[in-house]
Amino acid sequence: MYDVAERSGVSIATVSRVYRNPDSVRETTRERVLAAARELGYVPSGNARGLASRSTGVLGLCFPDYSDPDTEIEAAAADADDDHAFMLYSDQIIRGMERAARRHGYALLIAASLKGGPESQVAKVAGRVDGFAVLARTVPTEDLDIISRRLPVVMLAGPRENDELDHLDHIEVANADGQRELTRHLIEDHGLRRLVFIGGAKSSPDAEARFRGYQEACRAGGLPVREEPDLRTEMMTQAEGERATDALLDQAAEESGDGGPGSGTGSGTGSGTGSGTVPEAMIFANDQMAVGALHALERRGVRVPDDVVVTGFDGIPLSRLVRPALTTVRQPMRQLGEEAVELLVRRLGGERDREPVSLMLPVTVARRASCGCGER
Amino acid sequence: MYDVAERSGVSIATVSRVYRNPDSVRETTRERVLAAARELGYVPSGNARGLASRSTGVLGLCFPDYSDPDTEIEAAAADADDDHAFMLYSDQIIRGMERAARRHGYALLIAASLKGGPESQVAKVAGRVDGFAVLARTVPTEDLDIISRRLPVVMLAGPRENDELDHLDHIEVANADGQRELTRHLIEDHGLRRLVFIGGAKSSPDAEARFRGYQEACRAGGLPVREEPDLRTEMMTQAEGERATDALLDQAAEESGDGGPGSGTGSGTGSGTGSGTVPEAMIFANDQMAVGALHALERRGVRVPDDVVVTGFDGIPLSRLVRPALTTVRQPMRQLGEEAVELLVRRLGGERDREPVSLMLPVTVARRASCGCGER
DNA sequence: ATGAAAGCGCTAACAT
DNA sequence: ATGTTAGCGCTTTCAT
Repeated sequence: MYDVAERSGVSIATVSRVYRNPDSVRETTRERVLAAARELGYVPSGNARGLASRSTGVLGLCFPDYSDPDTEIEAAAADADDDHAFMLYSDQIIRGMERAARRHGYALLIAASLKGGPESQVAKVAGRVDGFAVLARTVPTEDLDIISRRLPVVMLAGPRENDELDHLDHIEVANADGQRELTRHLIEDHGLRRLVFIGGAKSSPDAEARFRGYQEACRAGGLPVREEPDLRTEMMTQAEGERATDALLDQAAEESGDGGPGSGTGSGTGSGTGSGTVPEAMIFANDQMAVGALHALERRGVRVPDDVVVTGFDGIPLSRLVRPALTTVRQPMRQLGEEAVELLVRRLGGERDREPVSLMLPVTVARRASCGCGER
Repeated sequence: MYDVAERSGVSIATVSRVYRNPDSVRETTRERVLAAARELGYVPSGNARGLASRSTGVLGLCFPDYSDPDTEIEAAAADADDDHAFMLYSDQIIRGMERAARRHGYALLIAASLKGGPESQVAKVAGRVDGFAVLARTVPTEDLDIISRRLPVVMLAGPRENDELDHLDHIEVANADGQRELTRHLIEDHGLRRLVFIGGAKSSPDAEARFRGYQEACRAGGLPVREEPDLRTEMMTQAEGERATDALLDQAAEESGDGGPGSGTGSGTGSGTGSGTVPEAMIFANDQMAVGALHALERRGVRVPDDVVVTGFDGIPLSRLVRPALTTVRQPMRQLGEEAVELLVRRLGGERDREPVSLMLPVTVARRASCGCGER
């Protein structure tokens, strides 16, 4: 910058003005400066700028180092063909954020957070942006707590967390509503009564919220309400979904003493909901598991949806591509990203210490073939 | 940082060391510093760091402000459901870059470049990263020229450009190879002889390379070789693909005096390739146009692939979802992103002034229903 | 193992 | 409309 100033016979302040506020510099001067800059190959340093102006013009996103091993494997195998089928949440959120950020003149810095520690990616991101969004449980609570004292942070998907963080803005998705509606559909519209719910770890707030929605629908539909999911998996992966399905069906076969899975509909063999009976519907807390279940069922020769209905949750691209296409609940990930940016921008626009905002985005049920509904 | 230093009774240099090189500080001191940092809510400033150390730990990507109006409209309409179907190139590249960047300890800054001018997004990105990738023809050549004097830039997809930029690293995709192989498949494996090629603007190097591949295949297959595409469109959009299809068929109908499109296969009505004859295959320079063609053909009651074969190029997600699924050439976008990062990292790792590298990534033909091949 | 001091390249008052 | 002058918060020699 000094060189540019010298070469064009002005002061560095003027050079600065040319870039920040061109109109405040006389036309001829501006031309001269720009010319000099060109000749010297001058590129303004964002760092110096940020340092001096205390703002970066960049928003950030931290997301988990997604690694469902199953997905990774399949993704690798199908890489050539189905690349896009494995588009992840984070991709959609990124897209939403980038678009919204651009509208507001921001760029987007993205990083999957690895370890914790002083030199975590989060810290890195936090130090380079004006504000950022975090996918729930991506970042150690304590780090977030510290960081959020310095700049706006919005928490995405996943409920308001560990008390400590209740001063953060926060956007979640209507997990319970979605699962309730989906379950209602199965009970009322399809007349199913023997349902099982396969959940995730107790520590997954999303999975728990979904289970709650399921319970509510059962209650409303006059079905017995279980205290706990019929089965839980740890990681909610495809492999676990497959194992869960096998476990459930094996158990049913043993207890009913009858080898195969039910062949007709609603023959009402047993006591009602619960183990020991072949279920009419297997409700999974996410799509990954449901896809795994589809594999297991196909392997066992159980037809979906004729013999058993299967549903997922999330609306990942893959859910549309599997056969039968998976009935599921779609999360508006892109919108999530956009809303996140809006929230951040608002905070940055002065409303720094307004009450924490909490949004809940509506979801929609996608009725597809795996519950017996049409193609769409 | 000064506060942290004071509070923990050390100098700022030591605080700095704690974050950059923890092992060079005595355990007890380190603990003390970290504790103070925690209490004060200290977050290191990436800007100051970058300024002092002359490196950011961030790589960048500039991509076009994609806006095929058609796609946008459809995307908006289908937003709720098919979000992911409209995943774009840039999304895949982003994903590839992010993953690779992470492996190397970098974060990724992304921005769609809008206008030019001193305050373009490019300049902004350039000022905040150690190196970056640009999607071809996203950024004014001159800007790139200047910027690339300061930091490594790699150009993605699209051939080595306007002379000026031949000092840039550069990764392209085997457009000609892909189109040649696809065309060969139609000629040799399907025995088609009356082909038409619908290209893009002369100024699109990709479209031109594809046409070249097409010509080569025609020559190899003993078909007449045209000097120019049978038709060109400006933007290669769906709407244009639709119009092109209508134009082509109307013209054929007129000249042959026979209303409908050919009903059988290879009845060899006319002179060979060329206007005035209903083509056996319509080869589009990209998927967008081919999808538009599918619409037009359906509207006109022309069956694909029975009456006419249609092919695209790119392998966008949508190409799989349309019916019939589109035979096309898949570009390895994700790999493109990964390679870009590798190139940048290599440059940053000392090899600053090695010869410009030029990679060409192989593509693969996806034989799907629209050419009469199986589901896949 | 720690401290002192000199910038890194820019912006933002404040002058002129 | 342009110039002067302090920093912005850190890294980095070089000492100790």
